[in-house]
Amino acid sequence: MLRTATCGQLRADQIGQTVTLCGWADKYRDHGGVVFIDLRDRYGITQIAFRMEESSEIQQLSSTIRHEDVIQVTGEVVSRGEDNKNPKLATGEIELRANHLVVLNKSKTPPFEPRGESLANEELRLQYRFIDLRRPALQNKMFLRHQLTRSVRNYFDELDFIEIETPILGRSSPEGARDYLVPSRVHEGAFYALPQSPQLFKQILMVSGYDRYYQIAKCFRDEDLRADRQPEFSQIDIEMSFVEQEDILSAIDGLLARMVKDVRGEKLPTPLPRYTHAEVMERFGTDKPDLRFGMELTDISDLVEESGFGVFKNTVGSGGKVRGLCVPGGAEKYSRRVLDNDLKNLVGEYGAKGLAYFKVANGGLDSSIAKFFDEKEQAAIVERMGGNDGDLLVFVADTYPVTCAALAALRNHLAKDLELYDPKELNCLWVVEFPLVTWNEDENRWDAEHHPFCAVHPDDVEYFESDPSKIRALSYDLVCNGYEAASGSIRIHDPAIQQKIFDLLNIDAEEAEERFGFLLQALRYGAPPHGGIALGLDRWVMLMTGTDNIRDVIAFPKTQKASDLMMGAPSEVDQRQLRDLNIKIDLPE
RNA sequence: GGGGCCGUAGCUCAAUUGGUUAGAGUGUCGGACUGUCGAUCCGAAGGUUGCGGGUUCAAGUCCCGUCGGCCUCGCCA
Repeated sequence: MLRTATCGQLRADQIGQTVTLCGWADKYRDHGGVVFIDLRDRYGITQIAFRMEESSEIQQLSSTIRHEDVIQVTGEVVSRGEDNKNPKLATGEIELRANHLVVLNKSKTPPFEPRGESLANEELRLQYRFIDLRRPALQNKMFLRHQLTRSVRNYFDELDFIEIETPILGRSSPEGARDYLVPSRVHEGAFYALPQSPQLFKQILMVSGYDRYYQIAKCFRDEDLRADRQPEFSQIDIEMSFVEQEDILSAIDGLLARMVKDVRGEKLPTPLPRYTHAEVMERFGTDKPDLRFGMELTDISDLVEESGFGVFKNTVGSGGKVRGLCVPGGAEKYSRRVLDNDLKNLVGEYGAKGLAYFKVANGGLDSSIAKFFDEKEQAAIVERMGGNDGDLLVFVADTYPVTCAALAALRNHLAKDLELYDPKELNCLWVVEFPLVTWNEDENRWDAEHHPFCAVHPDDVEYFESDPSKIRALSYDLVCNGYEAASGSIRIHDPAIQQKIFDLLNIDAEEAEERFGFLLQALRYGAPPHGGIALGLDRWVMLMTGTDNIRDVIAFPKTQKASDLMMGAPSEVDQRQLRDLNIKIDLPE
């Protein structure tokens, strides 16, 4: 070993010992006769003192050290004394008095330094990711990610699960997300697809008798990115046989409690609360509500359907809804300018044509449109909304789905702006009883809400003919702080029900065989009842570290346009490689 | 595919209504200094204002296009 200790470990107990440290020069302070270097590794920072009176040769060499040089230093651990100790450092009571210095690797002047308050812009940090990853903040996140996966593996190991790897090179399926394709050299003109998830493999593993499976699986989806979405991401993937929904939910309750205990040292109360899909849509307007704060959606359609305000009246008259939020103390906080521009534009992104608002004053409404409502109507609205003087009432009048989407986004925006929650809190819940299918207006057909192998609520089989939108699925999402943090379902193991689903989704037998034949085949050879779930690992690390940027929790992430700025991927390739694959590039004009 | 924000020294930023030689801090280089920990002091170098075009007597600033980064709608069974 080139070192006998790390830069984070020395304390007053080690005073008098001779140790050797290796690390990066974080900072240097050259006083002429004495040079101080803060030496950094991932364990911490230790101050090294190079003193002329010890050795003028070493003192001179030390004065050439610059930011990010990698050095090896040997010396005696000495007390800094009361006057010179540094309470900001864990090692601040001591320093290393160097008598030996080796420059292991001189660094070019770095384009930015992995310290300091103001970060370089993200583009540069991604290009020099190897420097950015030296930042303690990022190193802490990488370590937490490691702790999290270790906790997951320990938990499942103790419950007799086995981890099984599934292929990366698979078969393309046209439904779902866009596939990443890999051309085959051996099979001319044919392509593999990278997995969007190990979904079909894990069901087949159940058929094969591996009744408790898990995997930390890489998944790939060629769709546009978001702050919480990368083209390549990780799932904690789970499948179990001979289970019902209840068993999956309680197994995951246990996993989360274990994760939170191992990683944060906190107790997560379980079982987690459960809400139906219909309930969260009504109360929060979204299937992934953030329950760290209240400010629920309230429907006032019945109060305003006869009002003098045409927008409200006509919307309700044509089957729409008028729903709103009561923003505590919002009357002062939000000016007309902000309401008429910023917030109106925000709801506009979700299809809302406008944003109506009132300030609550003296038990009534104060607004340019208040005159359209008589005293009784005003009092009823204030009472229904739970408004007090000084509150702001905001309303969207539109179709039910638009009021949901617009108000859910507005609710999140306002809560963040008003700091209605503690950003460190973890608030988790289950959302159950999702609809099995949703009507696709554009394609004029029913689409699976989860996937075509999702089991049906036994009470709802009768709706297949009468009203498929009423069929509830045995599917469930885990929601945490407004993120979809896990999603799963009980699967169909009954060929008759499976056929009903295919019929409903308009997938004929030939097409089904073509697309999922291998799974259907497997299900005919003794498939146990089974179900599972997958947790978004990256999102869990985000939640646990309190970041809202997924790139912070992935060592080598991609940009919004799916590029790797460090290695320069994707890139063009040799003509010879293309010839091997029989590929001709034909770019549009 | 649509909408929005951003791009000025190695880095973080400034630059009045479009107006003279584009500034500051930090880093870098040189010098001084034996107890600093955001060291200090003296000096120096460092710019295709992302790129291309246009308007104008005059463009970092206005307009169009383009490249890149970020956020977002659609998309993500």
